[in-house]
Amino acid sequence: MLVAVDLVVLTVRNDRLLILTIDRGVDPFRGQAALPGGFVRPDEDLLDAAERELSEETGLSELRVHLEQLATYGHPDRDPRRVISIAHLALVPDAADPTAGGDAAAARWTAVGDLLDDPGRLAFDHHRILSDGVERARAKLEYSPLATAFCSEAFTIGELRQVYEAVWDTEIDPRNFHRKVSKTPGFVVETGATTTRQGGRPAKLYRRGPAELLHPPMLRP
Amino acid sequence: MLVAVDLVVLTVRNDRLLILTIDRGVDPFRGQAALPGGFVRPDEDLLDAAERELSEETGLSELRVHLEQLATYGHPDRDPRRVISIAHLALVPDAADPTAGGDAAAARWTAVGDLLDDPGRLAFDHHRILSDGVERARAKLEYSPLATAFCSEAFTIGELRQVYEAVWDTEIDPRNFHRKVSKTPGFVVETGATTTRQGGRPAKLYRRGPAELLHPPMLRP
DNA sequence: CGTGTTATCGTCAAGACGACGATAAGAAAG
DNA sequence: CTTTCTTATCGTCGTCTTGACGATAACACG
Repeated sequence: MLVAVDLVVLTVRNDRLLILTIDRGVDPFRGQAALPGGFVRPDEDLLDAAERELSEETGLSELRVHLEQLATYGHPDRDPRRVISIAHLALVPDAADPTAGGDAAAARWTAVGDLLDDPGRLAFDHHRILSDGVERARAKLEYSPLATAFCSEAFTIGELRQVYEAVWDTEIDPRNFHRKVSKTPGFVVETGATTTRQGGRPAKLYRRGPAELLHPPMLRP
Repeated sequence: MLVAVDLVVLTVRNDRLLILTIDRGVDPFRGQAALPGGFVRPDEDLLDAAERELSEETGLSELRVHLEQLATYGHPDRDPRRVISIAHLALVPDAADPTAGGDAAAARWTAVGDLLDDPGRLAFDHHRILSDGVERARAKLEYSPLATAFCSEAFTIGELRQVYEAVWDTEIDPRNFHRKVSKTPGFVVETGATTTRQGGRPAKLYRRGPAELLHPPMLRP
């Protein structure tokens, strides 16, 4: 049985949640859009394989990418070659555009909303994997500080709020959000600096705090 | 690369969280305790394979078992034969004792606490898998009605509370728990019957309600 | 210097929570 | 039959959190 890893790579740009897709350069599904991924090497750990494929097929190899295992898909009919795939979820800050490589003919950011609305656009069972990955990301923003993975090293609370709004596709009251984030222990810590890059009154800059879990969690409306 | 499924099968009996372990009947680790599991057949879905192994190795094949995928373990050194394992989590009501079969020389319930305290007792990386499975179960009791999977079809709120206490290893105030459960929409519905099997005043019997997620969630102390 | 924009701090009422008192309804003991 | 014991169920109270929203602060721009 063949073993592969696939990647759901998400970022937030201009208040929209984007996912990285490639155009397949090989059969099956040659030419069709798909998630980046590839086979696991015999002496490779799964997470290492995911990291390698991310770097090979998309050129993204930042230090600041959050990578975790998502789920494994093994239905006998999901791939004519009988491949089981361990899908991974990657969250990256809004950074440079990807560059195709490996078995990928092209690599680009696509709006998640558009892909979710069109189940036939992605090859294999990748629509299902995408949908599971987005749901995982939405859920994790509730009880973990992972939203910071979409931000640059230092960020304002307003920028963090825009991440939540993009991923959850909702509007959040800026005042209540500010209160909640600053009162949740360990979520963010002040850097001391301020910025005006959002316009308006200068905002304090924060970086991610030490907390791994948020108590109490952020609540999706 | 070989592909297997392993199972973390949990139940609650006498206010303790128990896990199903087998004694391995074949090499490697012959004679040592391990999680039940086995290889996935070429034309089999992963969840089907987990269900089959549960039935083959332990004789548990109830309709009322909750089964979900947990995570996949693929470190190159985890098994000398280079096996990756898709671990599954099964929650079953306190029912008949298991009967060994397949590659298992014996099957029995073991206290989870004892196994967690002794990392060397289980074969392979099964201690890690067990620990991940227990943590998943603990987390899911917070935001899902899955605690009902440990109860019989009809249960009292007191019995449900004992499940929470066993899985979380805490004490919960019966009055606040009663208020919380009965006020969370869709968690439980009355059957109309009552029972005195817990002693004391007769308690109303409930069955699981339609909710898939609990809003607001139960909170671990 | 006004105006627009975002940040940050308060206020207030509604709801949820933890601690715990009180009553109810059965079984078992005397 | 009465007392006692046990568990179930309902209520109260003070505290904390939340959502809705007012008010002020501090910058850029024309």
